[in-house]
Amino acid sequence: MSRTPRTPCGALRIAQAGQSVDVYGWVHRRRDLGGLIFIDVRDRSGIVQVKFDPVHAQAHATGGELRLETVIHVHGPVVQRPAGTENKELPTGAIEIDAQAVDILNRAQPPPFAVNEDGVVDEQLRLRYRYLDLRRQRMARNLQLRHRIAKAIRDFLDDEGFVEIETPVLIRSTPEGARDYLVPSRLNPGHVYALAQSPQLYKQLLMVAGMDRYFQIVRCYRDEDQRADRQPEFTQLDLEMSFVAEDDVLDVVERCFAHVWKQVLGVVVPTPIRRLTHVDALLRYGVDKPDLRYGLEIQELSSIFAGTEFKIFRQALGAGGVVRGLRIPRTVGGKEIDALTEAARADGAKGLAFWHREAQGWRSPITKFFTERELAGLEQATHAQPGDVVVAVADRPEVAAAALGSVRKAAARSLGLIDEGALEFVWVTEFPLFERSKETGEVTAAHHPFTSPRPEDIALLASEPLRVRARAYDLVLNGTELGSGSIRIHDPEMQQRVFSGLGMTRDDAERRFGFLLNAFRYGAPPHGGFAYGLDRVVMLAAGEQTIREVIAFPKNQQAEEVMTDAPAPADPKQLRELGLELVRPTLKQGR
RNA sequence: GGCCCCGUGGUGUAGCGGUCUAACAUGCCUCCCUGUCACGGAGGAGAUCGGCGGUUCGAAUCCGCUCGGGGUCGCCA
Repeated sequence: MSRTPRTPCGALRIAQAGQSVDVYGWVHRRRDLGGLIFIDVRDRSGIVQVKFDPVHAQAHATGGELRLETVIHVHGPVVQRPAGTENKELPTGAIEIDAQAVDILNRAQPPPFAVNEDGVVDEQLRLRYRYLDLRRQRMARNLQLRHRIAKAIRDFLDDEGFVEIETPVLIRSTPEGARDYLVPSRLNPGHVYALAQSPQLYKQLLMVAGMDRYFQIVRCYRDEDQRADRQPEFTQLDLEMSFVAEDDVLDVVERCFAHVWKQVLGVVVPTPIRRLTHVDALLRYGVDKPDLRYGLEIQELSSIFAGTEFKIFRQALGAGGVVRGLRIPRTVGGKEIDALTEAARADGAKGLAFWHREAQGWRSPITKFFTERELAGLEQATHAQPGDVVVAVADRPEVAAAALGSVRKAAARSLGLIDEGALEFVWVTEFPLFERSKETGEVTAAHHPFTSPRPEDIALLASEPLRVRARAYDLVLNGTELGSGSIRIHDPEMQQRVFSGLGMTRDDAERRFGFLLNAFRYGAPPHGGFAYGLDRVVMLAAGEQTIREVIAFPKNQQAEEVMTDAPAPADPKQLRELGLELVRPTLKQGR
């Protein structure tokens, strides 16, 4: 048979009519009419119809043997389809290949699930036969989308003068942050590497090295429990820049996003992306990653109820708490109020006050406890119209914020206020530098310990560390945190002060981060950067619900790769070589 | 570790105390069919309902435990 170059199936158009071509691919579908046989041949570029006419007896006989997913090579001319038989659903629908010869390159067993459609299939089964799953149109599209996004990022950053530099995956373990994956060192018995959770320190050292503008599309490893948007190994777009302040980093990142969305999806992301301080985000939306596809802003009502007789509000305010509420521009029934109350309770609120705004005034079980003045104030603050409902929480500021944040989200969902097609990016800036750990009560870094405090708050470092704001920022899309970054510390003394704010002694700091402090002593430029989860971004761009749908070979919730059955029991010989011994060699039961 | 959801021929579903010796679609096998495109038509094979135990005269259907999968909270500096 001929050896002309391979033609991608999906590329054939009417313009190629008359040319002889060779296509290679999988049998996607067969329609055997008895005489004529039609076979759709698929490769990753698309589908083309091949006609087997009894005139070409040899080819026709082979065509009759073909089964789904058989790998074939077809040779023949591209011909225009007879008038009226074109398929307008297919890009290649105006033509077909008139098979003069066909090779069966490999026969296929019937697949365990339909490869030629995108219907729902048990995910375990899909993962076990991932190579078949990836043949399906949706997955092939997702992987190619991912490639195009990564390429758009690289093109953009290259144009902006960034250099992609690889950093080590096997690194020193640091106890902060997520649990590390450990890798024992054969040459250093008893010593371990950790798989990098992020290239953070290396990229800062690249700035000290004068690389100026660095980026990397990099695999990161975190040994934590899995979620729809969390895998043990995931990919970050990581970047760092020297001689910059917040605006410079935000500008590059948002233009990069705009470029990617334009290039890949043809969608315009308006820039500059709006910004919100962390304090405002909590006050107005109750969360640090607000979904701005809908309104329902939270309002501060404390001053209105400053002198209230209503015991619940009075007690909350007396204890230093706040009263905040939000107006729901709809009549909400008792059942829905119950659901909202449940949402508020889940975040620690004791309850949810509510008032129905009617033509004649307010109606609520608690109206009688309020003065005319208070109710007038409520009306003025919320601009409630007849038919609206106003809900409120009285509690400590953080509880009120969280509870109303959840109420806001639940109300938007149940009332259908979310515009699913909208893309609402927002920067959340001025995060706190430190936070108090919920379980241990210790002061920990809110972002990471290399984040610079805001200059005007430096004086508070020793006295009121929790009030210090950081030069840190998050990028949020539709209520999902895409990534975060900060302007870093580049001064060894400042770095020491932040370490000591975290309870580290000078010796601790020198022992664990001496290399960084040392580097800063040799002329470190001011620098800052950003990183975001590429898997999540691709997931959102693809309209998928989990990042597993945009990863070729993902792991399941137990962090297993079910196709190759990893992880596998440790080989005693390997353990011996590493100087390791299992304390409790309990092995999971085989499947 | 907690909570929630799911588990019926290869695949996707229906059935939710007796008429289920389990239905439908698709896939698979055989035959017919020369313009189909989720081709069409005729016929056939294929599941004891994840597993174990219990309730009941009777269980795919109810209950308990268990295994497997997923979601989520904790966790993810």
